[in-house]
Amino acid sequence: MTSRSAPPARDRLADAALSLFDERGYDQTTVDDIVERAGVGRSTFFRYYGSKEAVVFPDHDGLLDAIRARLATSSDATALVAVSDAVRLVLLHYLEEGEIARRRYALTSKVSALRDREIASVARYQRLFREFITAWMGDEAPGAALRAELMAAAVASAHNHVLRRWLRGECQDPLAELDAAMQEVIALFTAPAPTADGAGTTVVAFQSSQPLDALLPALRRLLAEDGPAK
Amino acid sequence: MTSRSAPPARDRLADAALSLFDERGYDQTTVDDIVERAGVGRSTFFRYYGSKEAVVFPDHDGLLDAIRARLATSSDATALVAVSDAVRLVLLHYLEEGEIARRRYALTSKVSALRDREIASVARYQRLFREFITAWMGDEAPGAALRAELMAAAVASAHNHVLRRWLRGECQDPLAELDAAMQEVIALFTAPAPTADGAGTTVVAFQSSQPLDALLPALRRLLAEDGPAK
DNA sequence: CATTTGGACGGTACTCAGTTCCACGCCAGG
DNA sequence: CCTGGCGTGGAACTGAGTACCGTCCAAATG
Repeated sequence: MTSRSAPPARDRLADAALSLFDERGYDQTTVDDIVERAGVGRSTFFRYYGSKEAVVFPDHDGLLDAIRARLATSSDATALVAVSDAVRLVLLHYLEEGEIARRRYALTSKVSALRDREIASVARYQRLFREFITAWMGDEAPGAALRAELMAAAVASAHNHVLRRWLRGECQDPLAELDAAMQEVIALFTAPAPTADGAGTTVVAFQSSQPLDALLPALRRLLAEDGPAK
Repeated sequence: MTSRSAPPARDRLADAALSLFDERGYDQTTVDDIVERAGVGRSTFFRYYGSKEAVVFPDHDGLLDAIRARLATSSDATALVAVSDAVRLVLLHYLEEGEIARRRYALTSKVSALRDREIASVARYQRLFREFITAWMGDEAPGAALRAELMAAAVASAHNHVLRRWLRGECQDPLAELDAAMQEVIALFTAPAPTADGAGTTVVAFQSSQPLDALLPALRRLLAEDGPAK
């Protein structure tokens, strides 16, 4: 209505909000300020964004659904690998946002309310991971639930670590770093196969007539499978 | 003023709030309702509790300080052990609260705003752990930061796992379970000795003319030493 | 005893986020 | 022409949180 060639009201609201947050800070910006700059009515703001915070975090819910879908159709050998793969979706989403993601990071670094909200979002991913892993390995053994919890936390943390490095510009190839980090996470949980009594460490020794190089691919495959490791 | 033998206003407010939350639910209870039942003025409520949510989470800040102090004076062999020890303070705090902690758990399970706030609190503990671990092992090697992140997340998750089990009454000796969980966490990170270059999982393949049985004793001796394994 | 001072409390008025409801304009298709 | 959706604007309301001030009480001080 106000100007007919302008981009859709939703985008104007986001632009107005982010620029005002940059100029005056988040707390010093009221919703009235935002709608005034965007040239729309106050109702319109809350129609598009459920809250003032939601302008900053537009689509966590959609991403959560995408991950759920990915996990549902995933046919990976182990739950941890499937989750490590699914979490790439999250990183990819941020990478596609590009500069927007960095502006948001600058905001969340300053405003604790926004930081808390982002942490809550991450916790939802982590919860989804945990539920998936728990479902994957029935809750047979005691300690399975704890293990699932640890795995989900590790995947989420490793992702956040790489994401923050990229957001701070300390990282040239975030996807490669994510893969490396996930390798480390998987190695964490596949290596020692902790026995019930605690001090773990299963060792498999074997003899082969083939050179080391010929054995490596098979070794990798074995390590990736791991499984119950009773 | 209203009644002179009553317990201090702060406690009356907490009681009134929690009972009203139980009766009508959190969202359906206004601060006016609370102060009316407590028989105090509205200003008094916000004097004691900075927000409506804060009635439910009284002393996370104090606990955070206690942990900081504990970590500062800790002279443990490794950072992970020190953190695993410090996190006992958190669990002990909840255990001392007893029934109050369970009422809070029932609330946070229903009200997402409260759940989010609790998650944010936990994230602060985790951040403190991460900073401590990072400081302990200088940031020499690349991958050290990730490792610190994973350790902190593992400790926090293991604690939360045990805490939730106790809150749900699935647990008779929570401190013992916490110790066991921390053992598992420590085992996770001490076993495989990840190499400096990132991709973890060192595999040693060798060929020997001797039968497997002859090699086992030597293998055991090697594994018992383990140590740095650079 | 009178006065002062400081702290705890109550009350009022305000800002702002978020909700609800309604009214208006615009653009189909009948 | 009008009719029924649909996006929008606007007004009024609730409730959390803040700022400020007045009051009461009690202990300290003369």
